[in-house]
Amino acid sequence: MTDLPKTYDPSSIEPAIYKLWLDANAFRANPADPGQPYCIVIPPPNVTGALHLGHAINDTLQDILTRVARMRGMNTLWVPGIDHAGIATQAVVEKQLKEKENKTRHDLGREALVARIWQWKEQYGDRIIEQLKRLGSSADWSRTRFTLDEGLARAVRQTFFKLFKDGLIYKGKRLVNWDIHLQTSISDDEIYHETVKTSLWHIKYPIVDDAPSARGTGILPVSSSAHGQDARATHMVIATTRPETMLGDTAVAVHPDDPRWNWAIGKSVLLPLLNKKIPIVADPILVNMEFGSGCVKVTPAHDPNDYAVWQRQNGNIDIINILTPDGRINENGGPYAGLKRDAARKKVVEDLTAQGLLEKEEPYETQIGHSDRSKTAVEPYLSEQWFVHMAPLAEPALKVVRENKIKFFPERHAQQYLSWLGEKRDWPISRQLWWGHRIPIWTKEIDASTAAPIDSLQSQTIRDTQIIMRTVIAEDRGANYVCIPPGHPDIEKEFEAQGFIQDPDVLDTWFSSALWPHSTLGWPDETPDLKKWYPTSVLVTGRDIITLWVARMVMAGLYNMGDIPFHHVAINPIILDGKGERMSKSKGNGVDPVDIIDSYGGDALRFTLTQMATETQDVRLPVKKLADGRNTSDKFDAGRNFANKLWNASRFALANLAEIAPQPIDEKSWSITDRWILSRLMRTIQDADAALSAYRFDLYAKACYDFFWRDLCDWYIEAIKPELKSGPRQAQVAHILAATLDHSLRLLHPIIPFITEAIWAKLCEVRPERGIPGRIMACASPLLIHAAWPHFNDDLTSEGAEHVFTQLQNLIIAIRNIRNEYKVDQKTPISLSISAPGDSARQILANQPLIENLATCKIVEVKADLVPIPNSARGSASNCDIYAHNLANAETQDQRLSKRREELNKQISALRGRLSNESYTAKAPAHLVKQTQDQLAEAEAELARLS
RNA sequence: GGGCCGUUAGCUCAGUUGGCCAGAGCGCCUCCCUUACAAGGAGGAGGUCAUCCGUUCGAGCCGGAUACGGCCCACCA
Repeated sequence: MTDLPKTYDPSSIEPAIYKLWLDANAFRANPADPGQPYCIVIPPPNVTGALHLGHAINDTLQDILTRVARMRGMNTLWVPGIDHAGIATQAVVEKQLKEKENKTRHDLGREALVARIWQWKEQYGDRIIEQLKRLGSSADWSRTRFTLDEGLARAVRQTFFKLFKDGLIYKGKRLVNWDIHLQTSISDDEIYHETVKTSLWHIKYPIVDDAPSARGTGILPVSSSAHGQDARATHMVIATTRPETMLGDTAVAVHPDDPRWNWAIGKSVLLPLLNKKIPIVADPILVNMEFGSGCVKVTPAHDPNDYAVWQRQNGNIDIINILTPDGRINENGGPYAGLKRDAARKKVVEDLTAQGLLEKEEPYETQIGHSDRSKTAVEPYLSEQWFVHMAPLAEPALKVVRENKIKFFPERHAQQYLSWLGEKRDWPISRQLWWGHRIPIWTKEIDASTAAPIDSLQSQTIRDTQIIMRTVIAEDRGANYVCIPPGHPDIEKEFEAQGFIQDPDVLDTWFSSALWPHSTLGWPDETPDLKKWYPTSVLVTGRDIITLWVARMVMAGLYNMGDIPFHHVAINPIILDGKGERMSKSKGNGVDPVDIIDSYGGDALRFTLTQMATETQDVRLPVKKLADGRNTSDKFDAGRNFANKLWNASRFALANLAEIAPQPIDEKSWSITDRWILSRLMRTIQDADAALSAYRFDLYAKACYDFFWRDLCDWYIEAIKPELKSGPRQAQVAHILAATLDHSLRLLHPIIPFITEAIWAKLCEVRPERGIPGRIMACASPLLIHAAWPHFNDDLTSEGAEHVFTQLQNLIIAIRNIRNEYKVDQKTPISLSISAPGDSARQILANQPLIENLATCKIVEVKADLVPIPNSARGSASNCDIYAHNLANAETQDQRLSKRREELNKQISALRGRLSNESYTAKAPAHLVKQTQDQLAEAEAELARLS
């Protein structure tokens, strides 16, 4: 086959093959087509970033499942898409704006900023799709979705409306995680903790009598000792890592059982700097008596724990916000108003020092929450946010997993899902951003002072459209909230005319991601897609978003569709670098899949990643830096080498098949080798099916690899080479070679689609008819992507052939071993006498040409009771002894023999020990005891022959 | 602090319900550019399965404890 190059060059083939599939509309799904539905929706990559290896493994595995399902004749759909990634994307564009034009979003305004982000999205969204294509992804691009597209917008509004109607959405004042830089709240899940070196400041708060206030009055007279009830302190020492927050202190808490302080409960302290009296309260939950002074400042508006104290105190202490949204001290901070938080801290410490109220400052290390997006420290911040009430949604979502309606692979991951959902913590869904789905609520304030407290939910109908109004009047505020379903701008305008204002916030990105499986299929419309493919078959994802995403999809699917979004959740491992660290841009250890595709090919990348897809939680990929600064890894050699092997073996097969005219199949003429390779093929199909149904991609790849390289290339092709050249069996072995290559390509196609498709085309050209009637299916498709998945056919398995061929392999290896150890030239045959009992001798004689060919030897005689040949090299394989003539070399021989004797002696004593153990012979299964006895006999016999 | 995972050859990982001498790829050693493939072929060396205790006739696998590493969640002013 001279028209195929000797080394496989992926870059010259992959783009053409991909075009072939696109031109054939091979990825395009049609709900009207026959076949059981099979559907996967892609975990949409964030539009902010280029794909990395984590995406590459995830998408490769989805493509494998998609291609297998398609070959199995299922009506298969893989839905691609991209996530708008609210905070992340807006942050990137804002950063650019700042760097390039020195402008903030406020300079630009809402509409202009959103327009900019859309521009940015067009550019980078396409790049991600291109990357997916280079991976070979067989997704239906005509169905590509974006979490901010029109359909999603409708789905989001419909869902929100339903939740609002059901009373599951409420507005609440809550302490949220505030990102000062981006000026938005972020969820707990968007925070990472970083250890920061700071100080612990010990501040004196003078204790004052509980005299009615107006002015901070007299300090209690005291003795100097701080111990005991009789020796009462004049001040409390409060330790804090955030001195500036004392401006918002509204109490000091002590433990009610603490004898040092419980006498002070009900009294007050004078808050330094602001000279304000604040109460001393008891709180056994917040205060740990063992820690520090036993006194804790309480800043409800700026600390989650203190906020909890405020709630427990039931309005008996104040809650004072001292920050502006951009992180400055507000008017409540008195003289500090206007200072940024860092400056305020500095000034507060200075002033305390000046007043002698700073007892000490000591170095301290603490974990501080940082925003994942802006990388700045988050601020607990009191603000009004929309929440989703989780309990009613979580309960059914817990149930479907507990009852195995949704199964996780590996199973253990269900635990994380269950424990997270079990907490049922309400979900804050509003984000103070402009990029995202705007909250579909219109608000009109009500003067709370004139009305009685109320919280009512009413339905109204305007021109056949239901809208929901919620009226809330509380002590400090009152408002009418109206939620309008999608598609009624006229109604929106009417409310706006009445003074209703649409909420400026947008929804958490995960709100739209949660709807992904049904919204991409067309919901809220009852589309044919939705009918055909919902619930989807399997979700393939990483374990890091089991809570963020998987759990929310299950809740949303059950809520909107009344059915689970997918049957299986397959968790793929996370790829770490060689040191076990997560890949990231800042660490510089990330590997770009496109770099790998450029230098190794898409198939090589996919094959290596598939091999790595084991059940462990992480896999390591040793990373190497190239001269040009890019990262790569030797691991991908494995994939490239395999592709090259497939290429060359196929070249060989194709060249021969082109020369050999087909003749009718004659099963009677099949040799043990033929039967063996067909049996091995069947086992491989079986193994691949089992691995795939357990989502064990590594085992699937290994089964195919071992069959193709080890069995087919190393043994079968080598074995049939002489017969392929000439002779009566030429056409028969050609048939089997064609059939095994055909099935190898089918089995491997989902993993390495490009090269297999390319070879398939050649094979169809050279050998259009290559099945074995009634046994192995014939070619039915000019494109491999549409070819049928191999069937397991038990008629072709043969334990006998496998057993005999294994014996022959062992014999051949033993002979090769002798050749190597005695350093016989590769081309020089050695002549042998073999001592073998009846059955084995018959097999050896029947396969004499095979053995002589593969071991480069000449078998002179084979018999049962051969007298050891003097002046010969000895070897053994199971029950056969091999004598290689004229190779005597006393030294080598002695070494080999004594080594073998040693092995046998060790084995014999172990086996004897086992058999002399009465409880073994009594309790172990009979066949094992028998096996042990046989082994002992065999070892003893061989030892005897060696003496 | 709570939970999950890992520890098997120099490296990266398999090892299915406990049962022949614990496997693969890469790397290493010897030989071979043999007419599909040197990105290859033939052969080989290399492991007290983290440690300890237990269950069992029998443990890499089951139970308990310890050590080290990773991740998730909650976080002490």
